Amino acid sequence: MAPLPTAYDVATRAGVSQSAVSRAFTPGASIAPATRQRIEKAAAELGYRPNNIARSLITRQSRIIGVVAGYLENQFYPQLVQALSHAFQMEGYRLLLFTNPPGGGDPVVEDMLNYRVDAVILASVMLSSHFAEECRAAGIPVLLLNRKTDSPTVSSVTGDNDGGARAIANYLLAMGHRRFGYVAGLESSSTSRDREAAYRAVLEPQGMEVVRAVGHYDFAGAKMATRALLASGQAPDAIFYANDHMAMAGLEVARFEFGLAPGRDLSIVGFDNVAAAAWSSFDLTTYSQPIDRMVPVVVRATLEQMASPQAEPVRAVVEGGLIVRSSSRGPSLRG
Amino acid sequence: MAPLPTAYDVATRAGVSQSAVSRAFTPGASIAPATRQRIEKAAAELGYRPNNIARSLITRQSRIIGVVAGYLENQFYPQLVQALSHAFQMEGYRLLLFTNPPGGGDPVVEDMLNYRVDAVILASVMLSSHFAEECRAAGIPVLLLNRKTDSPTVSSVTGDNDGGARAIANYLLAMGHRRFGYVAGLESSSTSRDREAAYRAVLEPQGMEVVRAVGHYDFAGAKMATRALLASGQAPDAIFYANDHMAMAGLEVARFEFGLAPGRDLSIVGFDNVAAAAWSSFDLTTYSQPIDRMVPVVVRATLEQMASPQAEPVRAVVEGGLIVRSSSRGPSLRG
DNA sequence: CTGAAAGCGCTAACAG
DNA sequence: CTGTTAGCGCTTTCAG
Repeated sequence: MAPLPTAYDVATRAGVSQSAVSRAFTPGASIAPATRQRIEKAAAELGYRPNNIARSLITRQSRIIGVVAGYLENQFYPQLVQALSHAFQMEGYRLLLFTNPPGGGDPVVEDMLNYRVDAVILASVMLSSHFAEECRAAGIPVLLLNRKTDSPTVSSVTGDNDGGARAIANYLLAMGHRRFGYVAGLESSSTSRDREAAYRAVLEPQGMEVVRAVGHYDFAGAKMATRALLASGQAPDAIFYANDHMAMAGLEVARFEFGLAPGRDLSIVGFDNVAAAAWSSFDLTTYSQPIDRMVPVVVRATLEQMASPQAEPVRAVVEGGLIVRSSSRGPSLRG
Repeated sequence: MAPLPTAYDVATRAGVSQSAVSRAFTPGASIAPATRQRIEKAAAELGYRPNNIARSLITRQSRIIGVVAGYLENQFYPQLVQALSHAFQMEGYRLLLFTNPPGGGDPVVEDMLNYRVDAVILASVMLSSHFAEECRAAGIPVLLLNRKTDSPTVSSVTGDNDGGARAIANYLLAMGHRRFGYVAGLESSSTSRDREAAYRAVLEPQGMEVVRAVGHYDFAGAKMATRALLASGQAPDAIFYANDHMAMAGLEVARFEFGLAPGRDLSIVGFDNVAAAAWSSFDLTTYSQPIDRMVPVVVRATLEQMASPQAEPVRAVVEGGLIVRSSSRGPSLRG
């Protein structure tokens, strides 16, 4: 295996110094057009490409962002990762992807600190306080996506859990529902807790009770939760799920196992507005988390934190909107 | 910002040489247990972590694998990426993720060569021959997932497109169908072409005609393709889609726009067996591409190619199986 | 088993 | 604008 050509090889061939080669490949550097041409020619002939590893070692910037994502079977996250990937590529950053290991440990996640990633983005995964501390010590900004934390050094970008859940509750009330259900994601999830709290904050003062079950952010789990809710003596006729992924599972259980017609016999509402929510099979009422609006916020916050690590952490909430579809009782069916 | 501690700092504090520190963090290295302990203690106190960038520079191994994936809205790919991520993490590799840019250019993809990735995995994206050549020159193994190529230096792992499409064709024939449709992914996709060819290879010798349309591997595109097929004078009563993602779109069009009952009025068949294919709303007949069996093959092939770059490229075909569900006419409904 | 020395390929002052 | 000079933080001979 012939070793890859280095800047030194290019320099020799072009009859310039090695630093000239470096300059030729550095966007802002001052170099004569003629010199650059000679270098580019030599580089092309040799098949030279700058070694980003060596560059990172000295600039102390990897231009790599570590992303940890879980729940990739929930369409929301792949969409998010894809959008992040594009957006960061535009800014000259690449993503080092870690998926939430089934074992759940973060030893493997810590590994990304060894790569000196410039920032860490955690998409809906637990942040161990230990890991947060390590990142702070290493001066690496941490950004939580779709989850919050108590840690004061960590930024977060979330959808409007509070406003969204309230909008849903008010809408369901207005449609005449009186028996409400909630299917939580995980008890440990701030997102699920926030949505439930806001939902209850609207309903309970009106004297409404909310029955609940836990779906573990999982399709099968949400089906079981739905069965538990619908089989009970006082089954709810309006169920709000902590996300669309679970709501689709619930809709299937209601329709195919209980023979109920969503939108007539009961209302089913999700959260996220994933692509599949708009498919005819579901036509799911939901509150959107607009990825195209969230991603620029994430990118800006990340760049900002990288530029000045001691800046105040960002706590952004991106508003969505209630999207009424036929899985819920519509105005025309009121009463 | 205090700079991160280096191996040298740890050495000073532990009263050893810097190389001793290196050895303490190198699995196989020969070092006295007592020395290692002292070093580990000093490292912990300082919050030291080895710099993988510096290590990579000298070992000439990044232990990073570049992955390019597209079509993340098709559930198959996130599932695949997730499985790859886990499997490679077990082997001590991380994934640098590139998503297929909307613009489609590979300049950004070439960027990953600058990171000296140890291998490149292309999941259902076009391989430009230029890029393949660059990788070969750089000695970086390239592995195509779910796509083939003519390039003799490139390995590939695919599902059993030929066997699967034949199984589907034979099954549909046996169920008494006589008017067949095919919805292609992209004309340029080897996978779509292979599936179509095998499907026709079974049907045409039996005197069957196959009408076709192109769905561009896209949900909306597949809906349009389906409309075109079903609205034509001699509409097919059995349609095979190049993948499940498009088949689900087709099923929705048939059911909600044409009022047809899949499994009775027509048969709809996909390919992949994604999780959603098993959902009650679709209950889609399909031929599986078993991710849990494909991934180990991919990992093994990648490790092999990295170990000996001049080894023969791997061309693996992973068998799946026909999964009959209610979206197609079953034996009991024959005739 | 341990330390000294020599770089990996590149960027970043600093002169010229 | 260009070349020279130092390293970035680590692994790896090579002696001892």
